[in-house]
Amino acid sequence: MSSLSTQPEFSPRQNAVLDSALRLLVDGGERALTTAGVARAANCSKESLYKWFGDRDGILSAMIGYQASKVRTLDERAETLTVDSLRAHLVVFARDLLDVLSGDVSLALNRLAIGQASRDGSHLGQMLQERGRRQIGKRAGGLLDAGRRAGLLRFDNGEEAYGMLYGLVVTDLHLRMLLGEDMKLTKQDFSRRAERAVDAFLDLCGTKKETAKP
Amino acid sequence: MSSLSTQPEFSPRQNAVLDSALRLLVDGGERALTTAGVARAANCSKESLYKWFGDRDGILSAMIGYQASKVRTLDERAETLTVDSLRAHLVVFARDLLDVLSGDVSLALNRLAIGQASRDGSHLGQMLQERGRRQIGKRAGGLLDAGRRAGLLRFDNGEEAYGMLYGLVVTDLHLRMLLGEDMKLTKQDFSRRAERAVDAFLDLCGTKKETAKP
DNA sequence: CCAAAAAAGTACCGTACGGTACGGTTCTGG
DNA sequence: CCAGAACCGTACCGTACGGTACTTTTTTGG
Repeated sequence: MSSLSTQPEFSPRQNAVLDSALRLLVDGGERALTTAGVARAANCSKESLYKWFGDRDGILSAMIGYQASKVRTLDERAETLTVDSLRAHLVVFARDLLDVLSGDVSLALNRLAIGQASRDGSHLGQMLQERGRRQIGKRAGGLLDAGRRAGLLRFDNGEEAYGMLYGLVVTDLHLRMLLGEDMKLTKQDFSRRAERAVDAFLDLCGTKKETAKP
Repeated sequence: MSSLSTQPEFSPRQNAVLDSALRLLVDGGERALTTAGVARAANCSKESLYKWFGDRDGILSAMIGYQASKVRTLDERAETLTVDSLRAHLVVFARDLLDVLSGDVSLALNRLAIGQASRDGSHLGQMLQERGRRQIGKRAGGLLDAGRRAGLLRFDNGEEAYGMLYGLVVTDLHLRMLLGEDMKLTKQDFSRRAERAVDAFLDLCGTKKETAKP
């Protein structure tokens, strides 16, 4: 496929079209994402769509690739970690994770990929997985490894440790959001949730007790 | 709506039709779930479908309700809990949870509801949530409360404790399965995963150390 | 055994959508 | 300034699907 690192991706005009398509998907669901609709919303012709992206599935793939290219996860700066700064970094990560997962575009794209998961090859799910989770998982992995190297964390398997952190932070929130549950109230609670989850994670994998929490 | 407790639900014939529809959905995705297809698979007429279920959405709702009515979660028997028996019960629960979430029908229905989540009211997600999570969450809640009453568990909020257990057990497995990731290898690991998750949960919320684990 | 109700089978209708074709318009490069 | 390419707008085609109508068969109940 076309998953090599450095890639021209798409032209600015095509990116603008993909933006329109994402907008359309976010506030209309997959049913609103018709080729005619995308063409109308982006002021381009259907013929151009098919020339650029091949077919409808090509448009969907391009949307996922484009969105992933926009959300670049910053590399955590290597730093002398203390118990408290590690906790702070983990809390920020957890908070960011919740913000990303609850974002309009993320939810819409996940719904789209899940809806297509039953069809044939449908690499959309795999794409979302590779481009999304791998990326943010790498950020977490770096943080966890740094913590372990600093003697602040203790775990055998990095993947498993990341799984614990992820589970404690997200629980079933992602699924409930994907199912359409109203999350206005829960979103106000993301910071507290992130802190509690990180505290629990440190209880499990931390080597030292962090400073007293209220 | 029609969510009162004691309800005749549907006739045996209609349940058979819903079975066919579920089968169709499982191995064809939503696109295979056409009214004509359901009628053909169930040897009934489209007219009967519309008389019984109103419209296509009515069929979808009925499918969820029917499936939920089949998966009755057994009430955990009240018993004198020891540290080890509590752990054993929790492991069984965790294992059951993984089995349910990874089931063909569960995945297909969740994909269906998620796909419809963007459309208008679309109570499908809410239905799945009410009928599914509430049910299994109640079983876990009973178990956790019993553990607390026996002085074996310590937590402030039952919902939060259940969230921890759920997160540790499931992590992002559910999403990955919904996205279509191949889970053949992971499924063989469910038992070990359940045990590790329960051990972590007991580290967090348990009051006593369970007997040594290998 | 028979009439009435229910359901099966089929044919039909309107619409929506993916994909293509084509004439007119704008952009580009020499 | 001009030729050619890229692109827009629109019209068109085939198909698939949700929903309805109608005829024939099966079931039901007295």
